Amino acid sequence: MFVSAARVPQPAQPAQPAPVSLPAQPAAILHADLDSFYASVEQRDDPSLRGRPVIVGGGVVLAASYEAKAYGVRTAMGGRQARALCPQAIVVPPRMSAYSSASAAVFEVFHDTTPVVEPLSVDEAFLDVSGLRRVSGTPVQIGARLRERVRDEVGLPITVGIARTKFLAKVASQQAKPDGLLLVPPDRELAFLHPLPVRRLWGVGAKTADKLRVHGIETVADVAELSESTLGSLVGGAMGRQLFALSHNVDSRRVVTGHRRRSVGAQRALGRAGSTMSAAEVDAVVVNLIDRITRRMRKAGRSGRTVVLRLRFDDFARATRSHTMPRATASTDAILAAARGLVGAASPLIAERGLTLIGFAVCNIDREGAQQLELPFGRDHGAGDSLTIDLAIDKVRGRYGNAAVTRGVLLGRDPGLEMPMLPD
DNA sequence: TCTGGGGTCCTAGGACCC
DNA sequence: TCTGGGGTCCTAGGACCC
Repeated sequence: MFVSAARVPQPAQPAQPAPVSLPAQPAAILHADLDSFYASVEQRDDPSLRGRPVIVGGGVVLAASYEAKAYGVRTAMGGRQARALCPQAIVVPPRMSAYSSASAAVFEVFHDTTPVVEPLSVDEAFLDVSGLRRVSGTPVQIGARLRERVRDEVGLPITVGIARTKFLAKVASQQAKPDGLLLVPPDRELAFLHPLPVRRLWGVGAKTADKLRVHGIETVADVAELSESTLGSLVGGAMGRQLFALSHNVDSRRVVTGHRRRSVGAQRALGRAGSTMSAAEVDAVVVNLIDRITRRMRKAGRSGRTVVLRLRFDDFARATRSHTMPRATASTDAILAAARGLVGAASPLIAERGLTLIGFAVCNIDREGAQQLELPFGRDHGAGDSLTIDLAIDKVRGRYGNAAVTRGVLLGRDPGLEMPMLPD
């Protein structure tokens, strides 16, 4: 056993204190993650679905209940394959508005728990509960109470991982799913981390795992035996630095509030029908997508400068084309004109390769009156502007050489170089 | 088994300016 | 006329995440 606490199966009772003593009261971070979120909402709202395999989505599995997962059904799996694996599954169409309100209710509980909440998606967040010990009890008590409240007040199961760092908290919640709670005590961190498969490291997906496996690297312990430069030569500089740091349990990222969205997008899959669409039919889809995007932008009070066209062809290969406008806008007319220009320029490509998906994203986003981000050199940079931040990171690289820059945070050897995340 | 929709970050190269 | 380096901005693609 690596972890001495506290997989709480059905925690209707007050949780026990953590079985560790924390002399210096290290940081305590919770990673809270709703289980099979969409499917759980469906089971909550329709009692006849409880205890049965439920699949949300038609062509593609958007979510599967644990009863369906037991048959091998996975998120993002094709609907046909899912039905073959689990013929008795009940397939229900998604109800996005129900999921939005469920998410809002859960985040209310989060914010009631601690002011320091960092959302990762609709169903997942980090919570910093350091310093709440006197008011709210140990991290394990806080996590158990949070689970209880989400179950009682929203009616959904949620898993909580607790650790000193974000990365370990997230891994802990993955290990504890479904409907569990797991603490990684500070003195057991490496013992917990090193036996895990490389896929558990943040940023390691199928491709990177393949690259590593070719070299016999299968576990986090295997990664930790390599030098930073060796890792960099295998998977690229930034990824190499990240893997080096995580495998040695170095993760100084703080839980930050007020992330701002850096792009707004919409897309539509057309299937095989896309290849037979006329230019006018494609244009109608373009108008619809841009209208959706610009509405959302205006509602959020955001504007953007760069319009990206996303295409997927008959063979499922993808391509992007982009255009940067002189100034940021949320105007449907201006963004639609840019979008049509991109589609026009790509029309030979579309005619040649066939079209199965079309989408747009508006990025390079800024907002009137947005706070300026002070970077550790000359100029001010607009907040929430991905290209600006990328360019700023260019400059940091220029100045500090090989300092690691990841997600806007300098993870270099000098902790004094840390750069703030985007302000709200 | 034919694959949705919404995002984030990193890499690399070209054009241009001083 | 040729050469170079550094900096800035833009474009395209790849990988990953939920």
